[in-house]
Amino acid sequence: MAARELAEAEGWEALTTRRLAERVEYSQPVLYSHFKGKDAIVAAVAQEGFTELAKLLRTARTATDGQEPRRRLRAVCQAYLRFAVERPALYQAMFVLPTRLEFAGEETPTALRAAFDAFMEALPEAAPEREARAELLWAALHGISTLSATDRIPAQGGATRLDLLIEGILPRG
Amino acid sequence: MAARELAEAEGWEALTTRRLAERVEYSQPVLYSHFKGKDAIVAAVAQEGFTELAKLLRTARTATDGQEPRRRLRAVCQAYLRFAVERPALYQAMFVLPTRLEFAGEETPTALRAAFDAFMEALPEAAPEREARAELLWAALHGISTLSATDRIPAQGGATRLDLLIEGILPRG
DNA sequence: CTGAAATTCTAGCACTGCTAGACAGGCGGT
DNA sequence: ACCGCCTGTCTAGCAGTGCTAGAATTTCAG
Repeated sequence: MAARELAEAEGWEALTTRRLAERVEYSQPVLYSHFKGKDAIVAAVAQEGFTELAKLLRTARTATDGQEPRRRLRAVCQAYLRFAVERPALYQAMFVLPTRLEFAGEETPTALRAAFDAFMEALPEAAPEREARAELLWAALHGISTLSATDRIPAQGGATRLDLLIEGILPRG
Repeated sequence: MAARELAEAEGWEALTTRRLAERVEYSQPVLYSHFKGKDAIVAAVAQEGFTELAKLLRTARTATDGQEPRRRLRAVCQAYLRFAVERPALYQAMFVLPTRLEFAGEETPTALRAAFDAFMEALPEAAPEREARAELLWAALHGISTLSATDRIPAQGGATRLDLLIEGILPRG
């Protein structure tokens, strides 16, 4: 998808239908025969992002299979944060731009479920409230990602925050 | 500020310079003699939002002064989440729209510092890594707010997530 | 070779943020 | 009273946006 490259290179605000059309060497209206509108284009990019993120999280988890819970959780969290930092445009399309993606409904894309499941599987199987914990973990990582991407939280201290998050999200004991 | 009312009533995408000019019964260019551009307008609204949020957090804290740490923390968190839900446009201006607000620099507005301090004061004074904890708490609440505002996380289960967050963010013991 | 179907294009609409230059009004100084 | 000036406001317009109608072109079956 050319839209993704363009957005990753210059940001979403630089992705206009005209520039994208020029990039793919067609004229503007052909975009609208393939996609319903600009929203559909970013939604398609977001979808790609979810499969990619799901894959990253999954490998982070399987690579630490059998290790102690702290390490496994840390590996998954770091994979998530790295993804957000290295592919900011993709991340935005997935999580901050207004799109109509069913997140918790019937039509939730499988890639999306897979990504969430990877989160849950990073938590000990016996953890109480495992699903809610995974949601909270996701929310915290998302908050860290967006706030630091916009310099609303100091970059310095990221390691400490991650430590605290891992300690806090694991069931006590 | 009329911009705020308009945005709160119809969302930021409905706030155009023309509509705003019509609202204040002036013509478009006078906006540009008061503000440098549209960004400056949303920044001004965001600034208002920070003083309001700081006030809310502060009263939530003082209202629970002397109570047990869990209750104090919960009161502040709930105040934050309520603010995000009840004033979504204001919240967006403060935290998701791209603005040039110094967050952790010299020119950080006092309202902003006040809001953050309110967070920190909601944590026990003796808590280790108090500042990092406050940052993490903020990030988690922000993640919860944005993800549930865009239906990316189920509204159901919010109470459970808040419980887990409070348990997790307080130092163990 | 012809007519229809599909595909791509040109041209344009209504809108956006923003700005240049014209126009008015009130000010003090002569 | 008159002049020049400054301040504030306006009209008109620019370049750009997402999106679409209808013309033009190509493709291909009969």
